[in-house]
Amino acid sequence: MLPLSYLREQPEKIKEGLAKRNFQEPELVDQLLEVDQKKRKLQSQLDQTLSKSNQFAKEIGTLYKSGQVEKANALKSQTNDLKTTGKTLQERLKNIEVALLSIRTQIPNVPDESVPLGNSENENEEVFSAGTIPDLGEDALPHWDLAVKYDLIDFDLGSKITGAGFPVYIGKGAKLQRALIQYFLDKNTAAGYKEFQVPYLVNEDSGFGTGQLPDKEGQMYHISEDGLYLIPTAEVPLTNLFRNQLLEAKDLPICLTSYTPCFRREAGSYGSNVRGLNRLHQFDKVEIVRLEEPQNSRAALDKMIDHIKGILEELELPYRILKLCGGDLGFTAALTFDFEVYSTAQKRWLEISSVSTFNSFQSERLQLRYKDENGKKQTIHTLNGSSLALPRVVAGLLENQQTQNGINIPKALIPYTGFETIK
RNA sequence: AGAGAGGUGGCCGAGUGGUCGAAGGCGCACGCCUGGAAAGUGUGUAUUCCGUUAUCGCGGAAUCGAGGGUUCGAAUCCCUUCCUCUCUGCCA
Repeated sequence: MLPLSYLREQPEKIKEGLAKRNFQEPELVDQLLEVDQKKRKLQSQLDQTLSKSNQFAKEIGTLYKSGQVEKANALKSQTNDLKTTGKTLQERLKNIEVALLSIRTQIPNVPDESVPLGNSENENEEVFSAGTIPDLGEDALPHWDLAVKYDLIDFDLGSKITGAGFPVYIGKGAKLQRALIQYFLDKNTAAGYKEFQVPYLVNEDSGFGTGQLPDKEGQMYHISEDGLYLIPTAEVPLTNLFRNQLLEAKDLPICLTSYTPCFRREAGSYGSNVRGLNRLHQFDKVEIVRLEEPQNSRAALDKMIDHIKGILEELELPYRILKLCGGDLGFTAALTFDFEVYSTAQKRWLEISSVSTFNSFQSERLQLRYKDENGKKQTIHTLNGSSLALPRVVAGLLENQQTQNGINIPKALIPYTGFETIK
């Protein structure tokens, strides 16, 4: 959520920014300011009341000690009034705080100035492309056919034991998964990201901290018996490691990486776009997360982009980078770059990474701050990106590298797979 | 899963109803001492919110795992919940 000070000081600028993402309820900003005003008034009333009763309590204490019981009792009855007003004020304050938070959580992040206008993914701006799209001829197979041909992935078995969207990887298919995970982690740690292994289930506070709750409640698997959620991305546990923390400037930047499976209900997805590996309920991903001082976050985003570029070039995949337009930007993000790999056999681009800066939107929810060199408390900027998500990388590799004699593994990956081709 | 013990500031640890946001120690910061350092010594050293202020600051409220209750007053008593440790059980 947006910092209160920002909301108080620059409501018009915020509304202007939100317009870029076609936010339908700019009046929420005014509502929030109104409620905030009320809340502050109420709080000073309550503080005054409590202050008085604290004072009385102290006096009563000293009176008892010096044996002036009657005086003490007289004061006691006086405090009863304060007590009741205090209670009602407290109740009202609590309600208004709930209201305030509820409004605040409904306001999305303000897009970065550089975010282009646009309503949908069609208006995302291509900012970079690299690699050559191979000419595979007419009989090129999509990855779901290749998966069967080479016995790499069995979608039906997954359906049998779990349901659609839970593939079973077999033989070289399984090995390729393991190889990619290890390769990605090695690349990330070599670039200075510290590796973590984190739980795949998180509690409600963590879901709120990174912004999945309440906005995307229906997209996460929920274990109601224990109040836990299956993570939709490692971003959630990784970023929440720092929930409720006050860091020092010298601790920053913090760079993390983690491999986790990701679980998504993908309610409402259907059609040919979800075929094969294109959209799954469970998939593997290696994530990178950074915590940065605000003045460095933009440069950090560029570093992340360069890092991912390097990986894609080693994997010899044709890709492009899109800057998301306002309308396609996620709720919590201020600026997002999507990486897409071209799937030659499917003749379409597949998103394989999404790199975002959230500015202080997440750290505000997380109550994550740091003390700068002058000892002043500042909010931290959080960033994250996939480096990388496996299924569509696999789709891209299988489809683009297919030949008459099998599928070629890119050089960089061979030390990890232990084989050069899939035949 | 059952029985017991416990959760206090960056860390250790005292505090079982009143002036306790919290003794003492360690650590850290600054100063003194020293040729320099160590030792010694002095001072300072939590967070959030509200108000005030150009700033330093000042005033108020809240916070002793979390939430609720009893009381004029709660770190201290009661309830709920989470977590940690020990023993027993189960298990990769």
